[in-house]
Amino acid sequence: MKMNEGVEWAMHSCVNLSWLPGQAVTAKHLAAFYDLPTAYLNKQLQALTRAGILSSVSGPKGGFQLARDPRKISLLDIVVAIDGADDAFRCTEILRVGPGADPKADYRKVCEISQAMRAAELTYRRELAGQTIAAVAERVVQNYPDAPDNTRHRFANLKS
Amino acid sequence: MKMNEGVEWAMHSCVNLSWLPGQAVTAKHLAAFYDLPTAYLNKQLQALTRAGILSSVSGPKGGFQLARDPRKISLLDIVVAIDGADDAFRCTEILRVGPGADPKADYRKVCEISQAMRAAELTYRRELAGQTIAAVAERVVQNYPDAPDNTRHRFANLKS
DNA sequence: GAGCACTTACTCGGATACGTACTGTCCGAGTTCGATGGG
DNA sequence: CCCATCGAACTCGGACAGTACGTATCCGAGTAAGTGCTC
Repeated sequence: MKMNEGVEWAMHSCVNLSWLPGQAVTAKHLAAFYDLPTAYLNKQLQALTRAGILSSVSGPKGGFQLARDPRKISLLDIVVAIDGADDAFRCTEILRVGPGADPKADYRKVCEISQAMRAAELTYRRELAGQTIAAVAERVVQNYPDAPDNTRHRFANLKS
Repeated sequence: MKMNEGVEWAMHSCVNLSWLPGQAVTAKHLAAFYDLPTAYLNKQLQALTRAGILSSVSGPKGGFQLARDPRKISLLDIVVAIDGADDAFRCTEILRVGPGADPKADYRKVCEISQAMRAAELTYRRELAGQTIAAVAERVVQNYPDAPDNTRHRFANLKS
């Protein structure tokens, strides 16, 4: 069980974008910031755009920017946008074949194992839903007050 | 992000084994119980054996049985045994390339994003670690008091 | 000199290959039981 | 009749293919700016 690597890239990119409000940043620049493959990062940014987290503009002077207030963007939103909304544990309802099977029962709700796994994933998602891009960025600022300025400076110095 | 399907099979098999204490059950029988591919289930049972959750005996009259008290087997134990112990979210420390990078820093502990994701996975694992095979089996009995007897009966009737 | 049309360059977007890991299967090592031959 | 030896059948164990998904890349659609021409 491993999560898409693009999730990490997307989260860092969103934090960076939260420090450059109102301006469109190209995928090329976002990729150069962490030395990532441009085309592949672009693919992740597209997913974020489809999910309504980013807004995109084509053409020269185009790029990506946050589509809404970073306080309204949770880490779960990003995970769902890139990694999908499905649970990691998939109940295939094998109990249907077991003894005393009830064809019309929903074993995803009856099966105790399924319930336990879903409950665990629920706490996981609840935790991620409680963390926002703004909150993460705020904690970064507390530890490294110069981070936003450094970021803006670096983006300004990325040529072409 | 999806989990190995074998996790579900392994959990159900462990619950069934908890109702047949002291006797070795073959992979063939455990597979027939839910109409699963025998060889593939066997592979999962091997993993559980390597993890010390099951004990195995070869030859005729051989098979698998729980290696310890089901109250000491958590759902997390099974997930780790089959799906691996690695976290789903992998911090690749891309901040090393960013501005003000400190080559000797451990960004898995410094990076706020990495910390948030690890915290979420920790709650997930804590939840799974709190659930045992015995507890799950107990809840099944509360809802279906005949389940253990039905299971034993069905295993007894599986010929060859 | 001002306005308009065209060209150009740049960016996002989706369609297309590649690699890894989950899924599924097979055959060999080891063990127990039963049969058989001898004492 | 009892025991030892041999053979056979059954099970786990690890090694071997098939397939789906994550990873990586490329080229086309669309857009805005810049340029040159016309009025």
